Amino acid sequence: MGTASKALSLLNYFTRSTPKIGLSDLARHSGYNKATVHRLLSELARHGFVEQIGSGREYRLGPAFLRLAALRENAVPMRELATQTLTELSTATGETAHMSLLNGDVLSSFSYTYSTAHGTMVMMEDAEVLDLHATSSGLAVLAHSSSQYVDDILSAPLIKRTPETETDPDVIRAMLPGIRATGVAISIGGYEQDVHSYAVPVFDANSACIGAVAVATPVARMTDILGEQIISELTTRTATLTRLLGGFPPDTFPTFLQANPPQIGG
Amino acid sequence: MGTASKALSLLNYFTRSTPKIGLSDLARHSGYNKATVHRLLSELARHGFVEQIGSGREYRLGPAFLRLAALRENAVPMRELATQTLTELSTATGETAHMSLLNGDVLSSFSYTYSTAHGTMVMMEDAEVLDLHATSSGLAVLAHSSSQYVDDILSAPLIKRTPETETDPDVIRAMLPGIRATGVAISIGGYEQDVHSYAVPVFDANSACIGAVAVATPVARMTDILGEQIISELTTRTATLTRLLGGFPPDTFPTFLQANPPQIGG
DNA sequence: TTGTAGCGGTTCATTATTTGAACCATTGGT
DNA sequence: ACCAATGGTTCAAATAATGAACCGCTACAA
Repeated sequence: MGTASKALSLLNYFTRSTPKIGLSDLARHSGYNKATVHRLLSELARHGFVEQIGSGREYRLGPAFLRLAALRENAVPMRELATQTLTELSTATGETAHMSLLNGDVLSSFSYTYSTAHGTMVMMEDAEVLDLHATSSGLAVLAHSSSQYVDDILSAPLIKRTPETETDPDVIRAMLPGIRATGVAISIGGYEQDVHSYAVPVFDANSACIGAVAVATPVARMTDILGEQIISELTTRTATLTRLLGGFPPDTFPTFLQANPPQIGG
Repeated sequence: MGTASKALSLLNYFTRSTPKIGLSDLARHSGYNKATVHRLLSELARHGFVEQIGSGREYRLGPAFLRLAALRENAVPMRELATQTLTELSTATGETAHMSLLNGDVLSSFSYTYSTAHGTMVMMEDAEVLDLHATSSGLAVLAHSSSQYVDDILSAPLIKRTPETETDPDVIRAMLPGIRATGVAISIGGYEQDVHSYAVPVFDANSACIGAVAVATPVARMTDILGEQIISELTTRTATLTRLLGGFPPDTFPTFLQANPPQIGG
């Protein structure tokens, strides 16, 4: 692994629940030498990617991300388009809709919308990291990724989030062709108990899978009829979103789920 | 310079006006070998910090920044506090207020608010990079930075933005003690013609200067009375903002401009 | 008070990675 | 058909990263 990758991978240890990390802690978790981590953190700090809190205390993410996120959003106004689609989706289904994006090996929550139709609702967290093996979004992504990538992910230890979480790599691998064929991934209580969710993939201009859109409901509310309605709304609206983002489904993606292409000629 | 720093410095070439850059272009601008740039970009891409547009085409900033910016804002809700102060400031002065933050060597626009008091107004751009030598904010930051840092900045070529831009390092260096003494930096048409601005520094918990708050007016509207009013509002409100952000002015900062400390004891 | 275990940070000989000139294969313009 | 770009690759030589052991410091406990 290159040195730059090591530095960047340190950033993955900062999460919503662990916003501040000490040098020794980070060395322990990452497995790198303390001196190495210190040097990498110093370089990250020089560019504003991390900053130290007191004098000689813990580190946290720096202000540079605000600047670069603004530039990214200026170049690719994804959030705007995504949120619009999600709003329609949660309104139409009466349930929570969310979109996740793949950042390297990490799938994270990007945007979500709630419906006011019911008293109970599946709640989401901003920038939350979603397990690829334990969420419907993760499975949708895996089903449309290279077998090389799938191997990488499934060869790492798979966390058992709930008693229902499937952690056997072979069982998960066996699920993927079915997901590819139907275009829809399902997870029932695999990530959080009592949460049922359907997810479909989103593709970029190279037909690479860049994330997923999902609708999540409390398991108690799920019925065959609701499920069919959700799948219908989810597949058509997400196909449109993919096109709005400038993406194209790959040839392997079920054609009956693709958005109508603009008529050329005619 | 470390390898990680080289990778991170590549990100600085992506701007609002140059959101997409090719491999050779980036190699030329950065001065690194094309093979080096290619390897660094590949590592950045692996983590979602950049992405390629077509197949074998230009690069742009990746989606990872959206995730990390959300985590940063969650850990340090700066934007919220800053925008509140800026709103008060532009309301009180009837002019444009803005805050900039230092990301390594780069000072960039972070947040800004307009007033509706006049028909003409100084406009700002999100995430715009501000020259340290040619803006009031930049001078305020330089005046409260280490002489080592000032030397680094002033030894690089200084761009002449307007006929009024001062580009002589010695002249700029000579301005800094005065800015330190008064606590306020001024720029008249040095960055954009017909723009007059006052700026004061913002400090972090280590009393390091992390950016500046400024009020910008069309030169035609500036008077002694307006100037005094702006300086008064700017200094008191920014001192309060520094404290809200958990920062402290250094001992060298004029005490008459500091926010009242909370009374300890009795 | 003293002892100890942790912290962030530093050193420097050893080691592994980065580097870059020259090289492809493609693309776009003349 | 040509030329001059482009993005991408190779491999010996040069350089930077590494990590065990070491500081000085703080916090807590005996």
